[in-house]
Amino acid sequence: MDQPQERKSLFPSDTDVTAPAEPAFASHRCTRITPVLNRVGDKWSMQIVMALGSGPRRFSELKREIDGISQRMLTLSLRGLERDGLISRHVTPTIPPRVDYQLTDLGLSLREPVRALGAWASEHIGCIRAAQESFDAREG
Amino acid sequence: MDQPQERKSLFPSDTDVTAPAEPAFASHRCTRITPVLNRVGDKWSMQIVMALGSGPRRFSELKREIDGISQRMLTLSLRGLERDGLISRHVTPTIPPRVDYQLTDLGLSLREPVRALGAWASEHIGCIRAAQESFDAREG
DNA sequence: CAGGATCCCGTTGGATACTG
DNA sequence: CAGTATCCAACGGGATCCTG
Repeated sequence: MDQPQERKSLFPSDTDVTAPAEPAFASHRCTRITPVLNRVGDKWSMQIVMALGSGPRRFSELKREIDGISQRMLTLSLRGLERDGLISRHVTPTIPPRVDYQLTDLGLSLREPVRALGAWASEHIGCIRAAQESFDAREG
Repeated sequence: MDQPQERKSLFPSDTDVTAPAEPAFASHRCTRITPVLNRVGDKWSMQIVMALGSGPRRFSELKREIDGISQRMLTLSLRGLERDGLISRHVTPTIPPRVDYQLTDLGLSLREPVRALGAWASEHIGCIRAAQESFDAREG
């Protein structure tokens, strides 16, 4: 696959990185990465990414594995992930057709931070639940 | 207040990733942490968390700082974050009233994985954009 | 100032039926 | 099998007005 222009730098120091020690999350910068957070926070996308983490899957395999996802949302999520370059789609034009999905290098690299987030969630889910119950009790 | 122990490591390889090729994101496990991912992927919550990362803020300060958020969504997001135990709310019953929000220890601990995710997004945003344009070109 | 209460519209997403 | 198309209900979220 051709790259008309290579990525300029891993850390975009070109424009507005004027801040000394980084907010890195200031509003104006955030607009750039908010779509990414949206995809991560998407109800299904990260489950798909993590499912594909252990190898390619067919459409129906994913549908069975993820449990609760509708074929519509699976299709839409896969399209979105493909559009973002996180997964690739391989069609085998047999009858019946066979389509396999797998993570791209980009998708693979996303697993690490997402896993970190998942680990955080697992570690603190008890704390969160407790806070929620306490809050709900206070408010009635 | 809640976590006397320091964070063990940025990449928690210890906890529950014990399974050999285990997803750690399997559906049954995912139902527990999906709400957390939802909060992270929320349009505003992480911007609020990151804004509060550099110190407490008043309601109107947050509103001005985040830019684009409506007072309704700011209120709702703050309530959600408070309910999850990520931020605390301090009312000074003066006239006019003053309300300050700040991260709890739990909220502070969330910044790390979110920052990692933000870093990933910053690093790969160019690649993603390229993939999107390529995809859109292919599909028409 | 901080936020509650409404209204209202665009999007999300499930269920179902159909197709190559 | 791997989708596409359609309908429709639920939710998200902005704009506006009101209050302690």
